[in-house]
Amino acid sequence: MTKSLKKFRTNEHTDFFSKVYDVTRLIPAGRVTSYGAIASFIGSPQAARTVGWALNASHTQKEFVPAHRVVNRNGMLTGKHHFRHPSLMKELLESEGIVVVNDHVHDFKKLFWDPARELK
DNA sequence: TGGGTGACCATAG
DNA sequence: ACTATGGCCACCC
Repeated sequence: MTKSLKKFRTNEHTDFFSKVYDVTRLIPAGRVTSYGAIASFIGSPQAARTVGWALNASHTQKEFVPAHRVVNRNGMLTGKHHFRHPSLMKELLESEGIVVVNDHVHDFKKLFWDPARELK
């Protein structure tokens, strides 16, 4: 068995993955943040793509990870195709009071939750 | 061992 | 206002 497969099976992730999950769990319902903001906060400002990779695997976690609250820097729901159903991300956001128009978070600037500013 | 890929992003031209 | 590029980190051949 490869090392990576073992990690996957045992839910033991790298520091990077764990930090992504930790920060994502702190996003309040009804608010959103971006891949880059999470990457910056955990000390790897240019690893935004890897944040997406981590969220892609977040469903293997025992504790719920609200991955639907993470969008790209323009407020677009670029990750929607990675949910069980493509409309699920939008539905989850709307259930928290967020208005989604054309795969875009309405009032993104106001709803944006920056971990670097909100956590200290 | 090395190259390709990706739920990204800042920068340069 | 575009497009191109380089960087990051994990993963898969």
